[in-house]
Amino acid sequence: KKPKRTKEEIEEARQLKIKKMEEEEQSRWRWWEEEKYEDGVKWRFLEHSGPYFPPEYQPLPDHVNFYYDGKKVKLSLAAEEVALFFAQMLDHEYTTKKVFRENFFQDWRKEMTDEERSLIQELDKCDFGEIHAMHKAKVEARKNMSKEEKLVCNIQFRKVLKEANQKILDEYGYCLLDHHRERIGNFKIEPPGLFRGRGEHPKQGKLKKRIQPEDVIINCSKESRIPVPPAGHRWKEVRHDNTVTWLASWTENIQGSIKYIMLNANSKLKGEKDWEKYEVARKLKSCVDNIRNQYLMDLKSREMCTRQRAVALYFIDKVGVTVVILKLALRAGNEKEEGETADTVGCCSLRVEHITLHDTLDASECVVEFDFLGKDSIRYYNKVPVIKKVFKNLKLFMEDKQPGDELFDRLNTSLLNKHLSSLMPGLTAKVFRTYNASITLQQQLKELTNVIILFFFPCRLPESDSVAEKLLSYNRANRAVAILCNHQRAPPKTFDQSMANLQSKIEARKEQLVLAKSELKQAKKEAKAKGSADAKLQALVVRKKMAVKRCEEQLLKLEVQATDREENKQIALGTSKLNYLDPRISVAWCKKMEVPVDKIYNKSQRDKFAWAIDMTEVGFEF
DNA sequence: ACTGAGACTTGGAAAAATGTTT
DNA sequence: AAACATTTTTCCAAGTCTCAGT
Repeated sequence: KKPKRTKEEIEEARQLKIKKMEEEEQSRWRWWEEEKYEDGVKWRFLEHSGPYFPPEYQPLPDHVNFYYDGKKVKLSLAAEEVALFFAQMLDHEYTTKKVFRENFFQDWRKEMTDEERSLIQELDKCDFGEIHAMHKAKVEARKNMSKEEKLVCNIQFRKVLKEANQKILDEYGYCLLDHHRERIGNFKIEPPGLFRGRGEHPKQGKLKKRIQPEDVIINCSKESRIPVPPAGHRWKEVRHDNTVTWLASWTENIQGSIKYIMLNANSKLKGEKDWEKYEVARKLKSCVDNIRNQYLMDLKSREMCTRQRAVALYFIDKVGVTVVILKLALRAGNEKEEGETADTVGCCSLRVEHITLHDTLDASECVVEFDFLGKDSIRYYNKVPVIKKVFKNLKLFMEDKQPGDELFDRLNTSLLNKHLSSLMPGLTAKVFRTYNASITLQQQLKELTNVIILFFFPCRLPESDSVAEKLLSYNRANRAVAILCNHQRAPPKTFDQSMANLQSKIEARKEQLVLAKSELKQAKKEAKAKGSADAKLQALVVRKKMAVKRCEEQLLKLEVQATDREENKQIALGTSKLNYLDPRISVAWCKKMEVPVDKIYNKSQRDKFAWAIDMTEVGFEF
């Protein structure tokens, strides 16, 4: 009786979902069909509720204590809050790092009362054990919520929690922009905590302070309902600037940089800009040959800075396409303030120590070996053969320099970009990344899907049963781009396990296939023996045939999945998919290959790329 | 020409949600 | 429904690039 009802419920829920999606599609703002606003104007009307502030600090219960040098110490509220930040992270490697500990301790002491400060002199004598244990218990309790009590009250509790979150989302998660309700990307003010930079960040462990309404600037229409600050507070400022896209901003205390509250990726403001970005990249396609010829000429320039610019461009653009894709696609590499951030570089900020020149290496001539930390302290390691002129120039640039000296001492991103924008309006260094990523996807899709059709299924039309292979090709093309852009990830912790699981699934499927095949044989034999008149047995044969076919399909699907996962071990596809690949290439491919778009893009990705999904024809060429 | 503030895109990790198996 | 695996969303740091002021 019970499962029947749930089945119906599931069906009902599905119907509701479909209906909701249709409604959503109906109400979607098709901004791409509208006329663009005059230059610089981002909106005409903007109304929102202001940011959502994190909850106030809740003091520790009496039985949870902090100890200094073995003695129980009751901390002031401010000091206790910061102590909790540290205690919460105790399981993390950060808290063992010297820089982290020193920064934390220094900032913590600033929050202490004079009395506390004179008592608490050494971090090593601090015992956060009880606070840490409490925090862990809390996390555990949240995780086990469904485990411990099977009772309704728990489910209700969760429902209440969910509803509360929904209410916050409804209230603060949306804004009204030119008569359309748009989702806000990050409507919550970042809660206080300890700063965790990436890589060897000199400021790791410092206290990220709590943001007050008095720190926040609100941006909205003059004639809109002005957001009300939390009781007893006021905004730093309310302004009405329709040349910017942010709704609220504040200055963060670690780097002194400004943080913004902006719209979701599926909004008009973000979408239009994204579209524009790909249009600029397509424009580059039409003049990239000229630009390449130009910088190849510039390699021989009498001016040193022109030569450096040419070599840098060569690094940013490409190194050449051989059997394997060999492109560089370095980032621009702005200069950074020393000691303020982790030591990372991009093209223009490369130092002599980051490259090694090899006259010959592995049967190739003029090989440049790159080894440096790029954005987010991700290592970039690559050995690339370059043309002779580039190689000679590099030797020249490195003459009489120390490892720590700049490779391009006459060049910076501003000079480079100024030159680029003179070659084509809107052209900057990063456009090359977008262009090379998108054009590579298009080429790879062409090549890889041809391989499938021509070699593996020469007599099979692209049917639904080969969707899995098509998707593998797509992912491989996507992967080629991710490798090009050096989008790496740490292998998932469960990688080996999940790979083994998949393998055993494959084994099981193989056995099942053998069984199904022998059953089919048996059925055929019996049918033959009884003669073709026996309809029942004929039907059985057909059924068994189907079973074998289904089994084969499923096996293939699993094997494809295994290949895909293995190849993806250390590669992150998300960033390129979301930021570098013109979605119209993917949509056109889906149409051509008869693959549903939702196999490529999930819900939020489809929302983000709604403009592309709507406007792209099969024949789209990047 | 140089500098710093400002605005906006890009990035991987971690948390949360969802799906699948036991 | 627990346990586990996988996908999606959230988080917020770290880049790029423009522009105003000197």
